Amino acid sequence: MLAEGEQLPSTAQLMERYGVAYQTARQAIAALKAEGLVDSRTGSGVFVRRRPPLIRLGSGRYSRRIREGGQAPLQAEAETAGLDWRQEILELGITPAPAWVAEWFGIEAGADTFVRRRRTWVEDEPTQLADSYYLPEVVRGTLVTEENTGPGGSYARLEEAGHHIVHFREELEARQPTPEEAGEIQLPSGVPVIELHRIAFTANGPLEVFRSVMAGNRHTFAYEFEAPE
Amino acid sequence: MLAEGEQLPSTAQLMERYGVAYQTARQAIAALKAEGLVDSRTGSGVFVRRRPPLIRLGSGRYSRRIREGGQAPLQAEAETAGLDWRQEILELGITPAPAWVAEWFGIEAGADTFVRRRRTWVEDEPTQLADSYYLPEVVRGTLVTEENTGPGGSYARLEEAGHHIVHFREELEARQPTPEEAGEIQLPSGVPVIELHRIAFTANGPLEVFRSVMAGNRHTFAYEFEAPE
DNA sequence: TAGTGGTCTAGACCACTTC
DNA sequence: AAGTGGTCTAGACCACTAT
Repeated sequence: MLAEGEQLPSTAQLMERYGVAYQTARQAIAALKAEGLVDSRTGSGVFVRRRPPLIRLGSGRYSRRIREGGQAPLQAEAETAGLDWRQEILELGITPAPAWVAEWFGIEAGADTFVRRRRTWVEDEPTQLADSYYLPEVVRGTLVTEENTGPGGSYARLEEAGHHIVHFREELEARQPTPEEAGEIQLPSGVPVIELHRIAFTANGPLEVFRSVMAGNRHTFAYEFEAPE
Repeated sequence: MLAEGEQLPSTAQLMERYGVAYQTARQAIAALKAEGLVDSRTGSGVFVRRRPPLIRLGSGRYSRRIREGGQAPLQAEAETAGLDWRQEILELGITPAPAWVAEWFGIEAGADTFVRRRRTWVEDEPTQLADSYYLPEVVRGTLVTEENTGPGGSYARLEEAGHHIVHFREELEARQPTPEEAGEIQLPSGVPVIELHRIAFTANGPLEVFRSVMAGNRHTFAYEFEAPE
């Protein structure tokens, strides 16, 4: 049994020890990589993967109290876990609505929406891609259209503008990353992604339509709810 | 672009068409398998994977109305999606409590618990492993200790016995399957699993501690909740 | 410079499927 | 019997890392 971070025997050593060919030894290591148990660093070796610290995403992150305390939802969860946190803006502006976004807003696919696309870094490693869509007239003239949305994040600004959020809906699924995603959030092999869709509702309907793709080995989700009738 | 179910060129054809060696052609196919896009059938070929029908797990599945209608939680969701459904009992009896189960019940790790371990089949394919733990004195003498728990499932029997469920807690994470899991629920390559932990609470504390591992390509999770204060 | 993982070629044999 | 994917051997070359 090897401990976290320990180095595995090199392929040359495996060949000699077990009397197998190079590709056979490599294949054994490939199986461990696919399971997400080891990482390989070219020129240096194969190592038992360290478990990264987990961010636990509970519905409490959307609490008004937390916004008013000046924390954005994800920021609150990262700081609870004692982790560094920052966001990088990838896109900010008017864009044609994807079909599923248009459906929630009750507009036509391709109609104008305002999008905030960003990448989240935790402990200086990229862990999440997050896209928020809004109706353009809702965010016009607010800090939601700026790089820095100010304390409490976009939800704080939207509530200040009179949009009172009453309800959330989240939908999750797990899958393998596309090669693009694997590059954008630097996913090692054997790590699935979780795709999260969220809609934030006011009494009048959807206010924000949100999609996020995050590293599966860094996030857990927690929900508490009363027994439904 | 190939449609669902279509066959890819054979490795021999790829070798000829692109002038590459056998292992190189195989490696290209292996990349598609790791992404979960294709399935290979030995002796027959490599095919674009069909997307299996999705089961959408919402918190409504725990509703008392559904239990009283005679459906167990998962049964309700499967039948909503119009899918066949059955369960196979893997283990039923007293077993030492794993540490995390013991912690919820406030007992010592290794103390007696009653476990129901089962495998769920949807459309005649295994899709989920589910383990429910109970305190032995809670389930003694009820149908929860039998293979067939009757209409509405275990929760229905527990409520009849006077245990009123008031609250649920669910926690999810995504990861690669272990080789054992991949065999037990026949996971094709490139499909992650979702591990779900659930605790069902009465006013007196945890009633059931539950762990499930399910195929990531067959399940989505949906949660609705009011904006927390 | 020596050792590491990553990629590739060339060819053998096996088990399985399809006809 | 012919074609398929799966496994394995043997050996070459490359880029990168450590010393």
